[in-house]
Amino acid sequence: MSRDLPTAYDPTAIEDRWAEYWVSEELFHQPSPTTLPQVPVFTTLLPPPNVTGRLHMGHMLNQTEMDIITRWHRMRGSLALWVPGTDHAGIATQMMVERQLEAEGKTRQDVGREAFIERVWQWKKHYGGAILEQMKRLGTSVDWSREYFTMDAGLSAAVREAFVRLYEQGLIYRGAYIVNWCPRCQTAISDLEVVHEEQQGKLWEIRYPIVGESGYVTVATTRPETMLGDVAVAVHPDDERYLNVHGKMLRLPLTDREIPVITDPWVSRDFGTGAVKVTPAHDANDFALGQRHHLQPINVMDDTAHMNAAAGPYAGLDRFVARKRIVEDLDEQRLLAGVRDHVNSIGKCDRCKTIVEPRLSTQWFIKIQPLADKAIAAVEEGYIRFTPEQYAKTYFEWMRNIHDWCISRQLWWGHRIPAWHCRHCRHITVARETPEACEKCGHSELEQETDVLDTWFSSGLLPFSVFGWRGGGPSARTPDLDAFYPTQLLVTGFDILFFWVARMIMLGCHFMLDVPMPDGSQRTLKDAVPFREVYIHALVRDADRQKMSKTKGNVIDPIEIVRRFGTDAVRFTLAAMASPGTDIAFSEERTGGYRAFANKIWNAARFLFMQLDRAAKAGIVVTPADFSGEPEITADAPLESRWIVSRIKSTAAQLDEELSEYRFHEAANLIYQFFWGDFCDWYLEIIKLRLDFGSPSESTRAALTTLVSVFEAALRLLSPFMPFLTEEIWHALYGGVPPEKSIALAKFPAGEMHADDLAEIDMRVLQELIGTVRTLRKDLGIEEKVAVPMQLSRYSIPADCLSFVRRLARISEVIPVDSLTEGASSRSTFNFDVAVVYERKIDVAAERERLVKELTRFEKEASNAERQLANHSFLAKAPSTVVEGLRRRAGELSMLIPKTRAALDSLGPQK
RNA sequence: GGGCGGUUAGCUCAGCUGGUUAGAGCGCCUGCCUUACAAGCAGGAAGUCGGGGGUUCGAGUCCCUCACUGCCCACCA
Repeated sequence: MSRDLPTAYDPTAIEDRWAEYWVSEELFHQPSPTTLPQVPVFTTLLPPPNVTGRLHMGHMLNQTEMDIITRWHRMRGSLALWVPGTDHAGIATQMMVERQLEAEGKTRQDVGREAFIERVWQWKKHYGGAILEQMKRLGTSVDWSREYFTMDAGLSAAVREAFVRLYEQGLIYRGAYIVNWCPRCQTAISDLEVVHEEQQGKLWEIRYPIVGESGYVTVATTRPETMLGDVAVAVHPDDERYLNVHGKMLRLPLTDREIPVITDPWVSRDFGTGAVKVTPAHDANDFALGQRHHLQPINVMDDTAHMNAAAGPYAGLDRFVARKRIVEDLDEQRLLAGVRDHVNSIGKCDRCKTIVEPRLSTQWFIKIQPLADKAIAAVEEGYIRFTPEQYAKTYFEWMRNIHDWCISRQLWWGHRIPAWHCRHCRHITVARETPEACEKCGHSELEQETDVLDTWFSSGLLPFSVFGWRGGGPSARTPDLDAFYPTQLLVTGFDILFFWVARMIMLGCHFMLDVPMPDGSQRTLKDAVPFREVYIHALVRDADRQKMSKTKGNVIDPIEIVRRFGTDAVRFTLAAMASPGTDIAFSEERTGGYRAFANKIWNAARFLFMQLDRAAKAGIVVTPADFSGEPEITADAPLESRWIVSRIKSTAAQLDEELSEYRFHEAANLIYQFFWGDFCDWYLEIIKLRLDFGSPSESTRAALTTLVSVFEAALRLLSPFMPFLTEEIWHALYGGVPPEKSIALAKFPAGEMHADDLAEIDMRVLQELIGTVRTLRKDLGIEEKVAVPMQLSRYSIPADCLSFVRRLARISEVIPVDSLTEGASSRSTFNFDVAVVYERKIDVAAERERLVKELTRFEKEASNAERQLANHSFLAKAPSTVVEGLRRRAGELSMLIPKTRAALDSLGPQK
């Protein structure tokens, strides 16, 4: 570790090294406690990426935010545990391997279930979890020793247990209902996995002849092919148009079947023709209707959405081919009454975008209402807090209109449902372990259910299954559950609010309620929740606010961008733009700006190391004992030292506040302004003059100590945001032997508001003075190198600040005066009048324009203030701080206005 | 059909429970290679806070309304 740093910061040179170090040193490993932790515990779960996943910007945002929060908690003395893992991602992973097989000209059926699953495991071993390797590169401070996979033996046992318990509690049932069927994936999918798209479609009107008389009932449909499965036509009982056909039979066109006309108030009279075909096997409403009227459903399609034998002559045709043929045939028979354009919303499979077929199918469901009730209560009672708050509304909205959850999937990759069908009596035995015999008839010929569970079933259990939950009741307790459950925070995107967040809440509240508390007492809903807070982050879009998508080709690869700008810069960019509830328009320019910030920090370190070297040569040795810990300052220290210490303390305090509300952008801005604005632009410039190594004294030594200790604290402040850069410099600062193995294990600087208000006020006036003189010089066209004398009235510069004021404002000499010399180029503020002595004439026109503008602004403000201060309601109702503030400002204005006017007058009459 | 957001400087966005003079980055203009940093330093210009109405002592902030815009949810064929 050298203090001999190159001029420009090169992140690639150091990041890999530290990423590796953090992992190999197991810095963030948090073992299972043997006794309950005596410090605050901060637990969080990484939303498990799919094993098939590649890191995208959304992951990086999520991890940056989680990492900032976790590192911050850890540095503030919490026992911080962040658990990583991956999800087996049923459909997604199965598709990857199927595609691989396809390349070999095979299907999964060709290789068979067992061999296929073996193949998926092989795939997982080779390619899976690449995303976690990418994560390591980002410096995420997770506990790698706890990395899980949702198909691990332990987590699978938890899944089985959870399933069986729900079944025993009567909350899981199996039955034939309309489900969303993806003909390509050949599985049922849940409501959430269907994405609806508005599409321009058609509404066909078809005539169903009345049996035994002339005439028709005309029905309207968007899916004519399903008519082959019609079992009735329904009309509203009060619809006068159809009173005469109640109870009559209709001939179903293209078939030889006859179907009844039924009446049901559900039918809406003003849609289409007011008569609706009833197809219970292919439509959810029709299914309900069919049940009410005891109609036998007829399924006319197979698993691939081709027409089946029940479709007669159309058997074997794809559903859309069949649609076309049926419409043609109807037209030919003059049974097509009309075709209209119709916009309808069409459901597609979330995975493969195939149009979903609502289809009658036997599946497993969770009776969700009892779970949802608890989940609603948990949020209503405030046991779980959402940030931004508005997501609680979305959550309630969904939870209150919830439908039973179809949890079975006709896939091979996943947790196989622990149910066994008896070959003899058809009874289903649900059990934790493979049963020897049918629990009903005792026969031993059993066949395990072939369906697997929805991926989200297992991920919904994670907040407790990762901590060893393998069953309910008192025996469920584990040291990890005692110590780490409930977790504190979940950070995730709104896209999985229902898929995952809502399910975790439902399952957590359900399963953890009967697990006793660490002290053995009964757990209540408050502590059954899987997490206390949910932070929902925004979407990362491209610089033009477009959603990133492969088809648009505007996907920003985080690894690529990290390679170009450095991880710290990208992390900082994401943090600085992560305002809760607002999408992030990720731009490279912005990232470039924060790379510059990293470079700034780097160079500040270089400067500091140079000073330390010069000091050493002059015989001043500063050791870690002098600068580790919180920066301390004595009352007699020079202003800039007292000021910068006050600044860092209040920055730390504000940072704590912002981070506790997940206002990452405010936190990032605070630290940016502190480091660049306060520390570099002002403090370092001043310290250059303070450090006189020519004739070293105790004050030089004291100034140097403050410099180093503030810098050291600033590194700690920055480290949750920029872990690599700060780690590197921190180690260098300690000459390779830091007090902790990592800055991540050091203490976060203690915050304090108003640490030294006096110093801050004094400094502000000096900054104002220097700024005013700089502006004045510029307006007068004085070259930068030329030092000029300055007249100053109504203010005197503190003796020990004189030298830096002169240097920073390029003043050769400060001449205190009672009033400024007539005709001098001057400026006035509330605190002082200042003028520079310089022969060159001011640009009168420009100066006049500036003064007029300023005067107008002042006068307007003054009249507003005056009016307010004369207002009794204002004086009575406004808080005293506001009134006082306005009075002070009015006082300033009453001083500034005459001065500005005088300055304007001194320019002479306008030409 | 229901619900939730957004509209602030040329651009991208902050502005937290209403409170003194609305901020930042980038861009732009001017001047500087001042031995930490040109990925830098100093200075500057630039906003009727989408339109209209209301509440209030006080509104970018709260309410109503209009316009434009984005997202989520949904079993009307």
